[in-house]
Amino acid sequence: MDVRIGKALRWPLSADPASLLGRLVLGVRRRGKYLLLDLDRGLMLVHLGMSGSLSFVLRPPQAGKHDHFDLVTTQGVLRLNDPRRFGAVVYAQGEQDSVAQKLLGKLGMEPLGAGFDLQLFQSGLARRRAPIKQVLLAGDLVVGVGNIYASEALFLSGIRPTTAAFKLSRPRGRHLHQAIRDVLGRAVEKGGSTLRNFSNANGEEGHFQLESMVYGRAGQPCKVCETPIRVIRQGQRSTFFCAQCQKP
DNA sequence: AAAAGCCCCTGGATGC
DNA sequence: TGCATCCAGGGGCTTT
Repeated sequence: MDVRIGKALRWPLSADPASLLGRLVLGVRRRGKYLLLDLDRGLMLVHLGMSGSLSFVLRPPQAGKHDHFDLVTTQGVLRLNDPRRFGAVVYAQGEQDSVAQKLLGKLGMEPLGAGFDLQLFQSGLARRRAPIKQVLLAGDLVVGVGNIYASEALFLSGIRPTTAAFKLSRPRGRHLHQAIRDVLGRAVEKGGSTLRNFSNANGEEGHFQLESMVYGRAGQPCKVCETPIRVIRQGQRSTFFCAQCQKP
């Protein structure tokens, strides 16, 4: 592979691109919202931030304004486009490398798959005094629950986003655990949520937002009880909820 | 140790 | 049409 870099992303690559020339990509994994490319020596961590997208360009046109990174492989050129530049491409010698640890070291459980242990989730909640919405977003208990799906999972489990995590009863914690799996599983099926112009590598939009119960629906009637959906700010992010269906 | 705020950056929507 | 303001799928860092 060969690496070509345009305007800086969130962090420096932390390696000389020339030193990566000829390196082999042996496999691809995911951890939280990080994409991990395993190389024959070291690995690359890729994050799309809020506005990033990756796509293969077969005969690469001239890099556009927001094309920041090309990974040139024998299978084609993988190009990262990211208008907002919150994304990242970082090289690390290995997973124990400090640069990798800094980004991956405190990540919580993967919500899909067998590793999402209910007991660990419950005990994690019991240790946090912060509002449950922010505990979900923080990513050190469970990963992958972003701003849209945090609101949605809390609606599905009938929990008010402002409720302190440790105050949730065991049954409510269990419902939330299940709701996270349900919401994320469903979102993956639907190809994610397209707000503004998100699309996948094939240019296809997601459709989850069409069935969103609360996210982006401020002032509109709750789909269950018709109470107007409310929006509040938590940690500089919008939170949507139904005050009737979601109890403190 | 945990929680709360701040900030990175660009572009689109809205309001005057 | 122009300009100011606000808001946005994330998350690391610094300060309380």
